[in-house]
Amino acid sequence: MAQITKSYEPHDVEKKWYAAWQQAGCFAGHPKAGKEPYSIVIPPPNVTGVLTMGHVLNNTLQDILIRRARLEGQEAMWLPGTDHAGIATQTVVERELRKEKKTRHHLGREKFLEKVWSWRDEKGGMILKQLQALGASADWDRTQFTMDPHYSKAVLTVFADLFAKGHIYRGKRMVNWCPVSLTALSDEEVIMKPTKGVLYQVRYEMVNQPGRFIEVKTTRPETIPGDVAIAVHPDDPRYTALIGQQVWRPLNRAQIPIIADTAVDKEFGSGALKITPAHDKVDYEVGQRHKLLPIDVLEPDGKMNELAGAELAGLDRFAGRKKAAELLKESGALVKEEPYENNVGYSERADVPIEPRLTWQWWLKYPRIEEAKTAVRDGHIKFYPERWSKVYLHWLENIQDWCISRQLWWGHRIPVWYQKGLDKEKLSEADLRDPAKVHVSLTGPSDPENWTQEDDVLDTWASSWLWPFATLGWPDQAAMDQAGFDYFYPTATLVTGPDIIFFWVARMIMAGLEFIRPGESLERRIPFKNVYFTGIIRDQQGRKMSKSLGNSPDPLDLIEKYGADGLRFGIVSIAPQGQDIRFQEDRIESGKGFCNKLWNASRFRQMSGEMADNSSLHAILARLEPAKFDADDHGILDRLLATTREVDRCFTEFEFSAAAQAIYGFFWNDFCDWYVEVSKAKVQDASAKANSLALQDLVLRETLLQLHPFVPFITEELWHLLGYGAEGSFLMRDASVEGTSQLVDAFAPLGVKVDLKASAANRVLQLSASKYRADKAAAGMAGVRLATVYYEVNPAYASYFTEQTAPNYARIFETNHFQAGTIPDAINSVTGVATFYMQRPAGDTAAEKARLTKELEILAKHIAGTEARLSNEAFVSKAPPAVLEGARKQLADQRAKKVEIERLLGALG
RNA sequence: GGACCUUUAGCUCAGUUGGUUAGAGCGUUUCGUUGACAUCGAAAAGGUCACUGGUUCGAGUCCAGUAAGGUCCA
Repeated sequence: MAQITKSYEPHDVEKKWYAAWQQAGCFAGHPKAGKEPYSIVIPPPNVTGVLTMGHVLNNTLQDILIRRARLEGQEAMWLPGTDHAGIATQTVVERELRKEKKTRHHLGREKFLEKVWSWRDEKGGMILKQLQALGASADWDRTQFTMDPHYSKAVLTVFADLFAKGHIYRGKRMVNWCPVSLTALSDEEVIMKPTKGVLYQVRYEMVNQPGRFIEVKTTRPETIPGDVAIAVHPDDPRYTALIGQQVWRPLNRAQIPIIADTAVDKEFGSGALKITPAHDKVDYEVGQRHKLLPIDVLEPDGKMNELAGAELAGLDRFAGRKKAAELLKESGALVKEEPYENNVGYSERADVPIEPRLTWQWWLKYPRIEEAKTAVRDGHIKFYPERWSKVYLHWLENIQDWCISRQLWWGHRIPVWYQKGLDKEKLSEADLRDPAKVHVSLTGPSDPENWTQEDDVLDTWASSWLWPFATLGWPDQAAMDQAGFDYFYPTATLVTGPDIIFFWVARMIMAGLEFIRPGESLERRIPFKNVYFTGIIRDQQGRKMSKSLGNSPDPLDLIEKYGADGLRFGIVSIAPQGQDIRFQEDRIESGKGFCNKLWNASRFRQMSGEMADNSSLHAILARLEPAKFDADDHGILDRLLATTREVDRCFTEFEFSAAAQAIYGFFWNDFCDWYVEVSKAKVQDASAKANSLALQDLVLRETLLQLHPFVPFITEELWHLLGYGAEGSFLMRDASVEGTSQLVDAFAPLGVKVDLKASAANRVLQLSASKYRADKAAAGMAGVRLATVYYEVNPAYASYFTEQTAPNYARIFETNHFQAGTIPDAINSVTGVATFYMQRPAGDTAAEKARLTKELEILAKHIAGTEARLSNEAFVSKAPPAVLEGARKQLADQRAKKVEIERLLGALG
C-alpha cells in the first residue's frame, strides 16, 4: 500500500481520479430495473458563459445530491448542457464583427449564422470543461445544446402544437423594445430601476378660449408630438366642462381633444394626463378605448422621426428630450421643471431604458396555469425554502401573455410561412388560422417558392422551458426510449437561483404539465419533485458578484489555490439554506485545511500500525472487540451514529451546510482532537491496539462515505490508500453509504452496541479536561508538561477514570504521570470527573485564591437563580417533570461543587 | 403601494417543537509542539440576541408594532 504523504496535494489527485472515473463510465446513468432513479437536469449555462462563483455553488450542490444518491444505491443521472442564449450570444459575435467595422446585415442572415455557429464550436461550452475541473459527475455523453437538431425539433413542435391549440397568436401590441438590441423583450427581461430625471409641467392652450390652458406633467416631453389627446377623470369637477373641447398640442402644433377616462389619477399633478398611445402602455389602452390612432415619433433605434416635427427629427431620444424642453420654453408652454425620480425599465442585456413600442409580435397564452399552481400549492412539487412558493403563486395569479418573438437571427426561427404577397402587418385572426394564407409546420410548405418565412426567432426561454424533457429525447419515441425518458422523468430535484423563478421554473412546470404524458396524473407530468433555491453570492460589501464590477474571484484560481475539494467544501459550508452568501475567501481556505486534516488523520492511521482487513463494513466490525470498549470507544461510536443521523436529516431537508458542518465538527473535534489523541497511548498497549485501530478504521470509512459528495477527490484517493476499495472499484460508483439504522443493524450481530452511559461519561471527561486545562492556564502553567498530577476521582466516575485508564489521558492533561491521591498546597481543579492537584510553581497562592473566589461567586449566582426557579410555585406546578427534574439535579450538582470549592479555599488558608 | 428576507461576539453566520450558564469558524491575546497535521494543539477575552409591548412558570425562539438594511412585484 502506498505511503501517504505529509500534506495533501490536490492537483494530481484530481486529474487522476477524474480521468479514471470518466474512463470507467462512472458518470453514466442508465435505467436499471429494481433501482430507484435519481435524476437532475443542470440549469444550462449560457454557451457564452464562464464559470462564476454562482455556478460553483449551484453545481457543487447538484453534484452533492447526485453523488449522495449514487452512494445510497439509486441510479443517478445528471444531465448537462448549455443554452444558446439568443441575445447574449448574438451580441458577442456582433461585437467581433464591429471590430471589422461590419454589422450582421453586411453578412446577411445565413452567413452571420454560420459565423455564430463557428464561434460556438470554437469557444462555446468552455464552462462545461470548467465544471469538470470542479469534479462535476455529470453524464457528459448526454450533453445537450438548446439548438441541437433534435432539441430544435422539440421547440418547433411545441410552437406548432400551441398554435394549433390557439394558445399562440400574433398581435400588434405594446412591447418592451430594446433600442440597442433592436428586439422585443418579455416583461421578465425588463429591470426596473429608480432613475433621476426631470418632471416637466407643460400647458396646452384651449382652442376656443385663447389664453386659457390645461396643464400636464410629463417626464418625456419629446413624445408630445405623439400626443393624441388630453385625458381627465370624468368625475373631476375641475374639468367636466372642458371634456370634448380641443386644445393645441404645443409641439408639432395640432388640435387634440380633451377626453374623459377613469384611468386618470386625479391626485397626480394637475389631474390631467397627456395621451401618447405609441409610447406608453396605459396611454395605449386609453387610446384604444377612445379609438385614437397612435402617432409613433420614434425609430426602432430610439431616434426621433419626422412625425416628431422638423426640429426634433433625427435626434436621439435623449437629445430630443432636451430639445423638446427648449422648444417648449421658447414658446412659453413650459410652466415649470423639477427634479424627479421614477422607476424606468431597463433592458436586462443592453442596460439601456427600454421603449414601450407598438409592434407586431407573437404571443403565448400560458397553458396549464391552474395546474401549475396546484402542483406547488398541494406539494407535488416542493420548494426549498418553502417561502418561494408564495412568490411563484403570486406571479401565476397575475400572469400576462408571454411575448415569445425576438427580432434576432440567433435562435429558433419561428416555423411560420406567409403566402407571398400577403401583408403580414394586416393579418386578422381569421387570416392567421387560414392555411391558405399562413402555413405553420416543422418542415415548411411543400411549395416554398410561394411562401416567405417569418423573420423572427423565439425567445431563448421558449426553448429552455422544455429542458427537462427535450433533453430526454422528447418528442421522438425512439430517442426517448434510448434516453430512458420513462425511467428518469420526472427528475428528482432542480437546483437553481430564485432570480429565475418566472423565467424558467414556472414555465418548465407549465410545459411539463402540458406536453408530457397527457391524461396522466399530475405527479407523472411535473418536470421535477423538488426545487432547491440557492442564495446569491455577494462580495464583502454585500454587492452581487458581477463581471462588470470585477468583484468575483475566478473559481479556477481558487481551485488552483485550494483544490477543487477545498473550494467545494468551503463554498458549501458558508451557504445556509436560502440565504444570500457573503463570500469570504478564508472559508475556502478552511475547506482546504479540512482536506488536509482528513489527509493527515488517515496518514496517522497508516503510521500507527499495520493496516488490516478494511474491505467491507462487516470486515471492520468483525475486527472490533466490544468486550474491550471503554468510554472513549462508546463515545466515538455514539457520536458517529449521531453524525450519521444528522447528515441523513440534512439531506432530506436540503440543509447542505449543516451537513458539512456536522461532519467537520465530528471529525475534527470528536475524532482527531480526542479519540485519536487518546488512542496514541492505546496503540502502545498490545491488548488495546487492535480494537482501537479497528475503530479508527470504522470512523474513517464512514467519514469518507459521508464526505464523498462534498469532497469527491480526496475521499476517493483515501478510500484506496486505506484499503477500503479493491483495485478497479470506485468509492463514487461501487460503495454505498449506510444510514444510521443500517449501521446499527450491521453492529448488532457482532455484539457492537453503544453504551450510552459510558458515552455520557466520556463527554463529561472531555469537559473536565477542558476545565482542568483552563484552571491550569489560569495558574500560569498553560502548556506546561507536569511530571505528576494527583487526582481524587468523583465516585460517580470511578469506573471511567481509573488507575488503568488514566495514562490514556496523560497527553490531553499535559502530564507524564497520574497518581491517585492528594498533595498538600497544590493547585486544585474541580472537574466533573475528579479533583486534580497540580504542584504550584512557587509559593504565591493569591492568584489561586482569586480564581477560586471568582468561581465561587459565579457559582453562587447560578445557585441563586436555580433556587429561585425551584421555589417559584408556578414553575413547580406547571413545568413538565423532565424540566423540573433537570433543574433539581442541576441544583444538587451546583451545591456539591460549591462545597468542594469552599473546602479547597479553606485549605489554602 | 404590496409581498418576502435580514438584524445574535470585531467579522461571517448557526441556534430544530419555547426549557440549565446563547454556540461555531475566522480574527485578537496568551501558552505549547523532537514521531499525523504550524494547513497543528490548548486556553482566554469578547454578546442589554435591533427596539417597544404582549402571551407564558419560562422568550434569541411565539404574537403585535417600530426602526434600519436588502430582494422581488407593481
